[in-house]
Amino acid sequence: MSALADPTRRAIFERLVDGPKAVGQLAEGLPVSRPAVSQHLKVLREAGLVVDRAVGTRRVYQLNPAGLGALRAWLDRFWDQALAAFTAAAESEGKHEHD
Amino acid sequence: MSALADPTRRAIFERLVDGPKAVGQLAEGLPVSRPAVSQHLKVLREAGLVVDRAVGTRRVYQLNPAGLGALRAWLDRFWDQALAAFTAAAESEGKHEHD
DNA sequence: CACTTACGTAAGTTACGACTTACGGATGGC
DNA sequence: GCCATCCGTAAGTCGTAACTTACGTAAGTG
Repeated sequence: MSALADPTRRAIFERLVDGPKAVGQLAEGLPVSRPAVSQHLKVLREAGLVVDRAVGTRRVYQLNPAGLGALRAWLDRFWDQALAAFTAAAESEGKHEHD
Repeated sequence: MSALADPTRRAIFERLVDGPKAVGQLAEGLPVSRPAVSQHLKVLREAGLVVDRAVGTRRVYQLNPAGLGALRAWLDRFWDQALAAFTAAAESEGKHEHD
């Protein structure tokens, strides 16, 4: 969750939606240096949001659906309970009006 | 998205899942001061994740399903494309093996 | 109408994270 | 084997956000 907090990291993440890319490719369209991108990718990798593999001298990164799935599951857990709690609160409000 | 980056803010968020709570109630179980909680709630409110209303002298906060829904929609947009890109990459890998 | 309760905001400090430059290691080409 | 390419990591700087204490304000209580 906190892995997607930084705007630059989100930009990298969004760029990877189009498909796997090398570090240099990712850094090319961003306003930060290549080492900075490397550091961001490390965070994303440790968060399970991307996976990497070596291809010759370069390192290709791509999104990890499992990581996204975990995030979705986490969010859904809130979603259900939040809606229930919200509805309950709304009904409680209605009762007060009815008094 | 960045609103849920801070651990303390996530703790507040999770506590609100059980239902609406006042600022003092929220601060009670947290290792930070009450003003700190107020500041966090301001961030969450501006992010559209919670709504607040005055009840007597206290201010009750609760989750905003609309905000959660927006987050879910944002995430789902990635989910679909990420899965497609991942599948495509996997197939491309399979072809190489087949060579 | 004093007093208490509950909260938001201002000001200031501090810790953390994002970034840069510099360097070293691994792979490919000729 | 030698040079070029591509990348990760280390060290250091700097901005920002998270936290504290102090204060002011609005609403209940007797």
